[in-house]
Formats: sequence, C-alpha cells, structure tokens
Amino acid sequence: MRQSQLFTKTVKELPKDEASYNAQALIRAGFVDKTGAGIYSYLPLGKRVLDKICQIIREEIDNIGGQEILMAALIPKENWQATDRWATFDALFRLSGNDQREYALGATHEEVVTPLAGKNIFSYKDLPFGVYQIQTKFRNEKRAKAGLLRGREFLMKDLYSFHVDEADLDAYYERVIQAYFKIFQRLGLGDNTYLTYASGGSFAKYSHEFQTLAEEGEDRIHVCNQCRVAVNQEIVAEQKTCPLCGNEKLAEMKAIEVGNIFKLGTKFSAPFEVKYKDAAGREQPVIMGCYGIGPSRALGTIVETYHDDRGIIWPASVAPFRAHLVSLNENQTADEIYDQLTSAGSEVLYDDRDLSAGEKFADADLIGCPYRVVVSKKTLSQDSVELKKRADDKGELVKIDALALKLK
RNA sequence: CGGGGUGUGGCCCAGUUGGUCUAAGGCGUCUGGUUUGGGACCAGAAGAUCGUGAGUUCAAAUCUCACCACCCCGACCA
Repeated sequence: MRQSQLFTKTVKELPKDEASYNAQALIRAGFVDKTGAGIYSYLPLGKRVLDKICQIIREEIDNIGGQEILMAALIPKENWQATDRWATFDALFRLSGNDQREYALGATHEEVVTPLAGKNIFSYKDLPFGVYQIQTKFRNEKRAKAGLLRGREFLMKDLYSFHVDEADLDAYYERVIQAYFKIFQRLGLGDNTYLTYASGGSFAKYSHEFQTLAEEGEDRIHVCNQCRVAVNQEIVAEQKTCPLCGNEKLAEMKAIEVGNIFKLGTKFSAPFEVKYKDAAGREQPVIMGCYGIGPSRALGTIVETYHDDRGIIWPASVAPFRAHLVSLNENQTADEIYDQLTSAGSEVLYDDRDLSAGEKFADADLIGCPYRVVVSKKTLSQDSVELKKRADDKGELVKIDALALKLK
C-alpha cells in the first residue's frame, strides 16, 4: 500500500485522554480511532492486524474441529430470562424495539448457542462437536479502561463444545488448551503467557485463564516458574501452591487475561433442556464447555508487550505489513522495487510521500513493521537498499536483486 | 456506582484572585522559497459557538448551579 494513499495520519503528540501505552501508540500511529470510552474503530492498519490475529485463531480452532458460525448479536429477552441472566447480568446492554419487545446486545452467547445446538442434538451419535464465532461483544462495563484491554465493545472468539459426558469434555478441554497455547505462540505471546487457575468454574473446581505477563495488566497472578502455570490471586486463599507440582514459592506478577476457558457442565443445557438419547435409549443431559479469546484485547496485549520508546514492534505473524519501504527522494527506483516486492507476494507499506527523512523514519518506527527498506541516493550508488529490522539498531545494505528473497 | 481530575482552532496546550482576551504558543494544514539519512528552515495565510445550558455582573474562557464527555484510583468484571 502506498502511504500517500493511506487516509489516516500519524500524530506526534500523545492523546490527552489515553493513559495506556497500547491506546496511545495505536492512536498516534493510526491503527485505531477512539469513538467513545471503551469504544474503538479499526482503521486500515489496525484492521489488517486484527484480521491476522483472527486468522491465526481461526486456523487453530479449525484444527481441533471447530465449526465457524456467526450468531445473532441482537438477542431477545426471552433467551436471557431462560437462564435468569436478564435480571442478573449487570453488564448487559438492554434495549427495546417496537411494541416494547426487549433485547440485549450479545455480551456472551450461551443463550443463543445452547438452544441452537439443542435443535441439532438428538442422539449420542450427534456428539461431540464444537462451534465458534468471531464477533463483536457488548458489555456495559462500569468503567472501561486501558485502551483495548477493557472495552465496552470488543471482538471475541467464543467456542462452545457439547459432549455426552464429563470425560469427553475433559479430553476436549485439554485439546483446547493445547490449541490456545499454539495460538498465543503464533501471536508472539507464547513466552510470557501462563495457564492460570481461576475461579468461575460452575461445574469444575476451577476455570482456567491464559494470562500474559504485563505491567498494564489488571490481574494479579502467582506464577510457578517450574511448571509455567499460575494461580489467579482471586483463588490464592484456597490454592496457595502450584496445583501441578506443589511448589510453595509462587511469584506474584501482573498480567492481562487473554483467554478464559470454562467447564459449564449442564448449567446452560439444563434450562434449555438440551438432551440426547444414549445407547440404551435413555435421555441424558448434554455436557458443555466454553472457551474465549479476545482478538482485540490480544492486539492491545501485543502492543503492550512489543514496543520501545519510538513505537510498536510487531511480531511478523501479525504485522500490518511485512516491510516498510521508505523512499528518500528516489521514488522512481522505489516504485520499481515496490512493484517487484508486491508482485513477489510481500506485504509492503510504501512511504512514497514527499517528506523529510526524519519524519519518514519516525513514522516507520511508530508503525512498527518488522522490516524497514530504505531507498536513497546513498544506497542506490551501490545498487542496494538498506534493510533494517525494526527491533535492530543497524541495518545492512542489500542488493536490489536479492531483496525479495531476503524478505521472504 | 463511590472518590479524584480534566474539558480552550484538526492535535498538544497557555491563560482561570472577572476588565486591551477582539484568546497566546507549538504541531498540523494552505501559498511561495530554501532544504533532503532522524519529526529541517524562512516568509505569508487560513482556522476558535473557550464542553453544553442557565445564572451573577457594567463586564465571564475566568465566578455560581445543573448537565454532558473523557481520564485516573477503587468497587464490579457471566
């Protein structure tokens, strides 16, 4: 993409109404625009990153047999009344349409997916299966905070699984844990993301969270450095040691909850009377699990994790573009290089604007593509461009012919 | 929801014991020129219901009240 065509602009000054790094950087660099407290719009650069995050999640959930759907976001009151959450779910955005019909905007989707699954489950032969969606969720947070980390509107991948019994749920649950680790690995968050024991299991003793260590995090977890698992502070009174090895010396850290998985049991299948016939012809309740990851929160977490004082440093897997091609008054040659790279399949942001070198470099650092390619009089005198990794201080001269291969 | 804070051209802000404020500066934008490897320089120009509404006063960006928006701390977070 030619940067001269990009309708968003970068700004020098920090936004006055954002305190978190992720929001400051993403707004300055033009990835997102703030629409209201906890409400953000995704701009071309941000949309590209968000799509890449979603695609990674999609691939790994598909790998464990997840079937992607898209459920209604406008959910009738009756669905919520079935589980009593119309009255008890504080963060629900409630609204009314014509004829006093009332709805809630989807804050979570058990109330939709459970009756939906029930229409398709008759026999034990129909189980197990998992369905998921990637959709905007709405939660009326009392206090939105920390940029993308806690919004009133945010993207969520929610997977729901259906089983004949607990043992089958347990096996599936383990597969999801492995899929989640792969996802966070691919997102660049693998090294500091911990499987964390937490409260909230209505069925099992604990639920599990995936917590990424970060100063901006609002959770406190107690990390076992031997097992790479952690215990959320909220249950540390009842679980003082590592649940796996018994280690008593857990290290307290701040972390961002990037994923959360629950064994639901019959909590939702019961009120919606979702049952199946077993081999003996007896009716049995369906056992459920649910598994969430917030792609928009993951995006914010990546920015919190990967940056320096000049801007964002995207992991290659989610970078908006692989390379930032910077022309210093050499657009004629840079145009050719741009065409060459894009036709070779490289994703390139091409700074073809008529600006000073300093401004272009500052923008490249702020936007944070993994590679920077500079075309200047200096480099062209050697039939070369300068190739520099965003994370490195110094680059190297690379012959123009060899560039496409280097960027692969 | 409790506590604290902020609101002034597109952005960041000065001004707030009422009175040359007919609102200063920086960034950005526009015009012309000089520059061209780290947000360069010169000259000129445009751009403001001072969050909204009421009130006090001869006089309000400045004082009073109400409301709105945003930020921070806390509570809350299926």
